[in-house]
Amino acid sequence: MDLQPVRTRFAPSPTGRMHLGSARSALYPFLLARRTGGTFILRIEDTDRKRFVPGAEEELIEGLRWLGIEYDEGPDIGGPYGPYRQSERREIYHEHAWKLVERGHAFPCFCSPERLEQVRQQQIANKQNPRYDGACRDLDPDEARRRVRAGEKYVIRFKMPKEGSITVTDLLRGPITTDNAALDDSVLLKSDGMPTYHLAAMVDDHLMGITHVIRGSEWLPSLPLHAHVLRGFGWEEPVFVHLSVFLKPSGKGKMSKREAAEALKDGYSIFITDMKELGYIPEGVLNWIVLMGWGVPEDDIMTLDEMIARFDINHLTPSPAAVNFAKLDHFNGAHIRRLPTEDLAARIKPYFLREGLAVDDDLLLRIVPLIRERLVTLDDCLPFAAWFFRETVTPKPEELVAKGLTAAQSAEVARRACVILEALPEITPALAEPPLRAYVEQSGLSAGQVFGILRVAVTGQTVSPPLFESMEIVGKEKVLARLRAAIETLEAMK
RNA sequence: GCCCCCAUCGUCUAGAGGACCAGGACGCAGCCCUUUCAAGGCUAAAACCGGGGUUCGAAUCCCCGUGGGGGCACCA
Repeated sequence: MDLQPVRTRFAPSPTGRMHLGSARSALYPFLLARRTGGTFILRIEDTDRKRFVPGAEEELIEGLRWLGIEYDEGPDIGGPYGPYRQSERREIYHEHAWKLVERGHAFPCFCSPERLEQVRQQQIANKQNPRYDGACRDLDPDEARRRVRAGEKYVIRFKMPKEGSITVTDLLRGPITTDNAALDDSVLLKSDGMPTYHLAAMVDDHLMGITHVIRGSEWLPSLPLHAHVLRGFGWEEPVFVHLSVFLKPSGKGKMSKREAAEALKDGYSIFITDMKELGYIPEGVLNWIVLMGWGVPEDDIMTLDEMIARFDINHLTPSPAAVNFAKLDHFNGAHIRRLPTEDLAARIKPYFLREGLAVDDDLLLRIVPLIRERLVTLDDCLPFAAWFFRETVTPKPEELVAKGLTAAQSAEVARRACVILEALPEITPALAEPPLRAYVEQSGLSAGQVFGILRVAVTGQTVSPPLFESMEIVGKEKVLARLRAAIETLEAMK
């Protein structure tokens, strides 16, 4: 792979929440930039005031920060090519739109939206493709300029050649040739003075020195237009890479708002800030996303640094990918298991605090190794370990009764266990397991029956971290107290 | 309707004409381990969309068909 330093960008519009697609559109250019020792920038494409969503930019930035996708230049940190918010670059687009007019590649258009809509309806009725009818295309330049100066409302449209064709290359798909006749005189500068994407993105990518444009495949149909704009300015084309869309889990149809709501019902989300809330860690989310559209031969559990080392822009897949949440769980669990004890402890601590539990850090550090491989998401720490932080547990009486035994028999088991444990100087797996196993042996009961009673008595639940290690952490005194409480409960059941 | 893109196990993918009776991962099934739940180990089932070419040889190149996706705004 060519390792010349590149300049890439993530250019979202602040019109909604940051989702899977946004994250991947940021991740790939980021990886390419880091891989080549280049630069990655964040640019906000907020040229549509009607669709602007307050807080969207903040969520984007928060999402990127959480994921660990750091940009070198951006609206909040500045940089040598600013401003990085398109709404702050109006004059630049205005100037460039007119430059294109001067060069004969664009023209001012005074058609009203009403007339345009009427034309469109007419064309649809006649089964023609809806497109601009060229009314202002050949207006006398001086006349047009005079009307503009007189304050008449206008837009600037690209003057698409009527004949010929244009060939543009997408890195993943190869050269794509399109007849100019199939292209429209698209609007570049809107009547409110703001540019459309077609102008703004091309101007900014050029002015900001972007070498590789990595974006969603929804832009593929307008790639020929973009090439025309670029050539109209006489600019060199960047490398274009169009990413495939995400399909819904069934693979039938693309991910939609409705599908996002569907996912939420199953405890999943396509929104980045939700994932954090649901207990996913950035390492897991990143690993999941990076592999939708890219593949590695083996060892697909990777950290961000490992991704950077292995990333190859030439090997992305151009075909659409169905979202698979089971795989997200797998990657998340795998990365949780890789986390050092202190790190994992720090990440799960907030979940206990949120439950109103007083967390002792030393205790937490001893618990982590017991639950680490049981966590799929961080919040799984609660069902497995919240009871460690409670003074007492309240087992359900019926759960204290072992399968195949009566309450009285279960009480007897608890009593015998109590006697055995009481005789020990302290409870450790090494000290407690042999005598309890010996008891299992001579009692004729199964290990599951005996340990099951102890588990419920000590932890208050049927599913828990390993019993002996748990009892060691709880301590002899509390274990015995809980066993006695269980015996009482059992006896009261008679 | 018109234009464009895509096509390997259920899913994500490896594959750059011979190294492929197609490899990995998730999921699924079985077994092992086991005090619960996990994790881990082992095993299994599972794919080159169809048809034509090109070539000594095609998952890989070309054409057609089919299927899927995207786009046709003074939205991005």
